[in-house]
Amino acid sequence: MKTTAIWWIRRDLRLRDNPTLGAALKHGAVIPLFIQDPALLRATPLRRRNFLWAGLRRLDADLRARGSRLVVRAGPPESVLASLLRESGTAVIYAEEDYTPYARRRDDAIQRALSLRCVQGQVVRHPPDVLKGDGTPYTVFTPFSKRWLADLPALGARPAPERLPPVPEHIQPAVDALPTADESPHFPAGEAEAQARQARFIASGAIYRYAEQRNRLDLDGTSALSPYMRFGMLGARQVVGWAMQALAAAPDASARKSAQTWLNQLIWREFFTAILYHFPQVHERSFRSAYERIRWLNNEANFADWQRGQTGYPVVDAAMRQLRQTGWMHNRARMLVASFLVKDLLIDWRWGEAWFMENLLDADIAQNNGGWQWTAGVGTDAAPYFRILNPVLQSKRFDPHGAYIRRWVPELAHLPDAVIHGPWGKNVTVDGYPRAIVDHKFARQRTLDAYAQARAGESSQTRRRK
DNA sequence: TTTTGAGTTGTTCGA
DNA sequence: GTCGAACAACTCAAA
Repeated sequence: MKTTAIWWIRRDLRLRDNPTLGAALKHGAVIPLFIQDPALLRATPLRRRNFLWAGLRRLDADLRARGSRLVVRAGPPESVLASLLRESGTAVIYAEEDYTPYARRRDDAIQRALSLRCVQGQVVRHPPDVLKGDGTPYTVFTPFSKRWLADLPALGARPAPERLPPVPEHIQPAVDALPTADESPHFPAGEAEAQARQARFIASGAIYRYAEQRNRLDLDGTSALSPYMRFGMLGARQVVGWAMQALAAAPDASARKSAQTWLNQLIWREFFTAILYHFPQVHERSFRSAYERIRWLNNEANFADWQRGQTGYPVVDAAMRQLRQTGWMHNRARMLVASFLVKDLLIDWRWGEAWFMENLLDADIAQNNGGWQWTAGVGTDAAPYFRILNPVLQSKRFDPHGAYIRRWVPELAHLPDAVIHGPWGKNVTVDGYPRAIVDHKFARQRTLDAYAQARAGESSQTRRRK
């Protein structure tokens, strides 16, 4: 018998590679629904809302081209779903499984009242399916990735459905109910754009140069797919499938290494999703509890300088301005500015984490938290505490001609390559550009001491307990 | 249970 | 200028 199902869209704004839509379609008729959840939108900054609205309009166009359309409602999800179930004579809701703490609380509550079926699809491997031999979760990346690869299920293609069943006329409102979106020129939203970018990354050979070029701030060596994966405009299964194909087709050892490195990044995404799933407390606290004792400086003026890109370290300022202007930052730059905030300014990594959440189009709690804890050296399988990036050395190595700095810090554009990385003594001054707010060598030692003190505090406490 | 090998992305210093 | 060691043990994961 033909029945109707609701496809509740949250972070899966796509028709290809969408197992949730596939499951809903088995019922016959499908109502694609997006809910403007006030609790969630309060925590979503304008830039990310705009990306979402634009993505939903594109999804609506794709649905209409196939005979369906998007329904948009606002309110607490449980009551919106309950009333739509009544209006449409529908019994069942399908949604892609979402692993953030808020999403899990929300979905658990709804499942107690309504028939909500969560379909796994945000990551390739459902976190509880990748465990150690003793049934506990991995906390180290390399063994996790080995297990993840060892019993990886087949990644067959899931094309977009060619036709979709119509949505009954009386189910309203349509997508016009959304606010109008001021779209980013850097990241146009939507599945078609995401597909085009992914195809370009593979076809241009960038994936085969990735191991070297991904670190270069002045080149487009990364795929820049993160905003699209964040909102599911691109499915993780499909991306991993492409990475595996590229790996199999690699022409030589260097290309193979690059494709493997890129695949590893995708596995890191799954690893950090699993870490947040199994250890939700990392949202608030360092995974390594000793480092909860670090005595942060938390100087607010320094923090403001970092946010605005006014630290006097050109590469740090370039990256922070790129973030504010585009909603995205190069991966190497993220490490660099995170290391600078935590280890040069000795500011709590959570301050930086929050600023990234406010500004990144791709902001994802699991990835952002994992990245910050990794760089701060306080997380699972984190960077060793003594790895403190030198912002000048990093700048020279990964932006050798200063092109990245010149692009985002125009007041330095006239400086010659030899001095653009700064910081400078009395011999160079630039109008409107600050002097370095901290001396790296001094700051490095200060951080080594602070971390050592935190560890010493922990071990003496352990001794007292014994 | 014990043992063994290993762990994303660096920097600094001194020989 | 180049190169290797130190940084600090620790904890994980699997045999």
